[in-house]
Amino acid sequence: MTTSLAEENYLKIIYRLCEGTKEDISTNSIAELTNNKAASVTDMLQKLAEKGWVTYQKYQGVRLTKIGQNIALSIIRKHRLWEVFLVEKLGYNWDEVHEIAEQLEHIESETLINKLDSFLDFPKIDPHGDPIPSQEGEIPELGYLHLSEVKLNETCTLMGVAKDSAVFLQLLTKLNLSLGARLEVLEINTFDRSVSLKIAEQEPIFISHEVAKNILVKV
Amino acid sequence: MTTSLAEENYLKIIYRLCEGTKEDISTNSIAELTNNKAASVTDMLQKLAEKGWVTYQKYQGVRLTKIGQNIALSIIRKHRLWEVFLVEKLGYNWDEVHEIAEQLEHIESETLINKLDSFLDFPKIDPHGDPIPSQEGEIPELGYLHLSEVKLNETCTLMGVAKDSAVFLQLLTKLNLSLGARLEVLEINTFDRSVSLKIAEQEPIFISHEVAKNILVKV
DNA sequence: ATTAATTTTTAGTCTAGACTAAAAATTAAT
DNA sequence: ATTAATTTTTAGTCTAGACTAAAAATTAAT
Repeated sequence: MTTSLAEENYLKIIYRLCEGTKEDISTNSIAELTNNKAASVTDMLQKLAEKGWVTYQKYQGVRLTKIGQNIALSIIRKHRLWEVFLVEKLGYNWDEVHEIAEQLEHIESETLINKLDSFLDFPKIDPHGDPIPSQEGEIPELGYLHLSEVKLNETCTLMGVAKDSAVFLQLLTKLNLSLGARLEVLEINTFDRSVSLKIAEQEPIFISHEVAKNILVKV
Repeated sequence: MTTSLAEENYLKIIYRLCEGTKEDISTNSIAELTNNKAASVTDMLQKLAEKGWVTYQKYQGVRLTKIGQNIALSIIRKHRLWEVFLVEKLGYNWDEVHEIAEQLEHIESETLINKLDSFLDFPKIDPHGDPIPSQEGEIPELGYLHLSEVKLNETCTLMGVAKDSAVFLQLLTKLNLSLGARLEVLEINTFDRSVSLKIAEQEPIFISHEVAKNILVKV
C-alpha cells in the first residue's frame, strides 16, 4: 500500500510522540507538532486507522500498529541517512540539514536508500548522534543520559542531542560543544539547575538546565 | 513565488515541447505527456498564465515566458545533476535513474544543488549525454547529430541519447552501445532506413531507423 | 455528584488538481 | 462556402487534506 506525504508526516510524528511514553497519544499533541488543527488530525487518524497503521479509539488517543511503526522507522532511516550524506559528503553543518532531510525522507525507492547506506559506509548514527534504524527497522538502544542527569564532578562524553532545531545546534556550536567533546560537571546550581562545565582544555562554560536536558552523553 | 509539484511538472513538459519547435504548444500534446486529460491541462494553463510563467491565448496554445523557462531549466538542472550522482556515486546504471531523478528534481534548496554540483565536480553532461544547465540557466549547445543523419561510411562518436526510457537504454546496453563508442556506418537500407554499424573491434550490428534517430553522435 | 473547563469529534466548507460531458472554436474536407 | 471532424474550453463533480463553528465526551473542580 502506498503512503501520501501527509500520511508519512503524521506517522513520523506519532512515532516520535509514542517513543516518550507508554500512554496513547492525544489528538492535540499531534495537532501541535503537525501544525494542524485538532479537527484535521481526527480526520487523518480515522484514515490511518482504516489503513491499519494506527489503533484508534474515539476520544482515547492513538498508538502505532507494528506496520505503522515500520513505515515510520523507514522514514526516520531515510531522514537520518540523508543527513549523514549532507554533512559528510556535501559539507553542511549539523544545524543546516534538518529542513532538507525533511524533503528527502519522502523520496520513494528501496534501492536508493540501500545504495546510499552503502555509499556512506553503513553509518550507525546521524550528525546529531541519533541512531539510524536498520532496513529491518531495528534501532540500536544507545543508553545515553541527559547531561542534566549527570552527577557533580562526573566526566562524560557528548554523544548526541535530543533536539534538532537550528538555534539550539548553533548555540552548542558557539559554546564549542560538538559530538565527542569530553565534559566535566563542575557545578550544579540548585536555584535554577543551571550547570557549569569544563570542556577539555578550555575555560569553564555555563549552560541552563534547558540546554543540559537536550544534550545526550555517555558517562 | 513558490511552485507546486504539479506546476513544476507542467513547466518541465512545456519546456520539452517548446525545444523542438518555434510554434506554440497545443493543449493536447501537453495532455499526452502529463498523462492528464485536455480539460485538466486547460485549467492548469490558465493558472500558469496567471502567474506569468506562460503566455496563453485561448485555443492558440502556450509558450513559456522567460521566467517560466528559468523555472523549467532549474528543474532540468536538478534532474540531471541527481542523475549524475546516482550513476557516478551510487553505482546505478543509466537506464535505472530516470524515475528516481523525477522525484529528486523537486527537492527545494538552492544551496543543496550547488553543493551537489561541486561534489560531482561540476559535470557538464548527465549519464545520457544531455547537457546540464548552469545556475544561470545557460545550456551549452552541443551540436550533436542524430545517428540517422550520418552519411554512409562516415565514422562518429556516440555522445548521447534523445530518449531516456529504460527499454531503449537497455537495448543499447545489450548492443554494447555506450557513451563514447566509435561507430562506423556500414550500410543504410533505403527500404526501411535501418542501419548497419561497426563498433570498434566488434562484429557489425544492425539497428532500426527508430533506434538510429534516438542516438546522438559527433562526427 | 454536579457543574465547569477542556478536549475531541462531527458537520459543513474550501482549495488544488484531477475528472466527464457538453459546448464552442478551429481546422479540414467536400 | 458550407458541413464535418477535430481540438479546446466551459461547467459541473470528485478527492485529499486542510479549515471553522458547534456538538459531544471526557476530565477537573467544587
